Amino acid sequence: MEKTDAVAALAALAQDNRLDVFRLLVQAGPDGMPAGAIAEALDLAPNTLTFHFDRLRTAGLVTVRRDGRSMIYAAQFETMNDLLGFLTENCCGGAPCAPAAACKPARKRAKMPA
Amino acid sequence: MEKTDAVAALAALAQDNRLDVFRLLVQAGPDGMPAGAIAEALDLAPNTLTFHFDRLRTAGLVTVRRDGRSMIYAAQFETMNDLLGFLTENCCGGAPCAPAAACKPARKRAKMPA
DNA sequence: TCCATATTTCAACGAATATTGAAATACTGA
DNA sequence: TCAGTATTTCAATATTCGTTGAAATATGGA
Repeated sequence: MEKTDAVAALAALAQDNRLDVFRLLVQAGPDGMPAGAIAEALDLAPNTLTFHFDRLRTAGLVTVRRDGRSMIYAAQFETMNDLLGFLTENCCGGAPCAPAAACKPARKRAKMPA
Repeated sequence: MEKTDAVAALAALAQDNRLDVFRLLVQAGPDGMPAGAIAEALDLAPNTLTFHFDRLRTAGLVTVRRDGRSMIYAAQFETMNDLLGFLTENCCGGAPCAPAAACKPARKRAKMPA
């Protein structure tokens, strides 16, 4: 991960509502949640939410897909893990450190067609 | 870790120069580095650097101690690890996920006097 | 086609942020 | 005490950010 990407991801997460959204999606897992459900869960205006989704998406932290009238947002776990790795990179100059991190969602729970 | 603290830490890291400073300190390990050395390494004006140190310190990401005329800044690994944990908390709703993270500096490398 | 639902786009506003330059403070050694 | 080094404080400025309100777009069903 490049520094630019890391700053973008950190900036995207460095805001109350966006952090809430992202954590909700992390907990929701790879299947994601429709925008409306998130708006209700967090009590946010739909346009405000769109604004925040855009930032998260630009930072590569979430993805969207359409399902009927709903937009389904899902966390991008790979980016999150890259970010965690970037922060701890070469910790203590390579000295004895328990490194790394990872939240690896159980590789697609067979919800998507083929 | 509280959400407020997480946002503060993320905001502190979400800036080019501060991210550089923090990573430099993470790599420097628990002994830290004098402000002057950091200023030189990253080519930053001393007053600008002070401003950024303040933010990192307020967020609990670094500590300072004086050593003669120098101020020695060091990364606060515990806060970093708490932050990583907070982001991955209850990942995928508790489903099969390799959780957590940690960069645990080898508990003081006996550089400080007794 | 017409209506309702779900979400996005656009313009505007106040608040917060990063950098700068000049001056102040704290410590060291002569 | 005096000069010099290391770092911090203060005020000013331009830029970016988050929220709101009104209007637009896209989808699904009658």
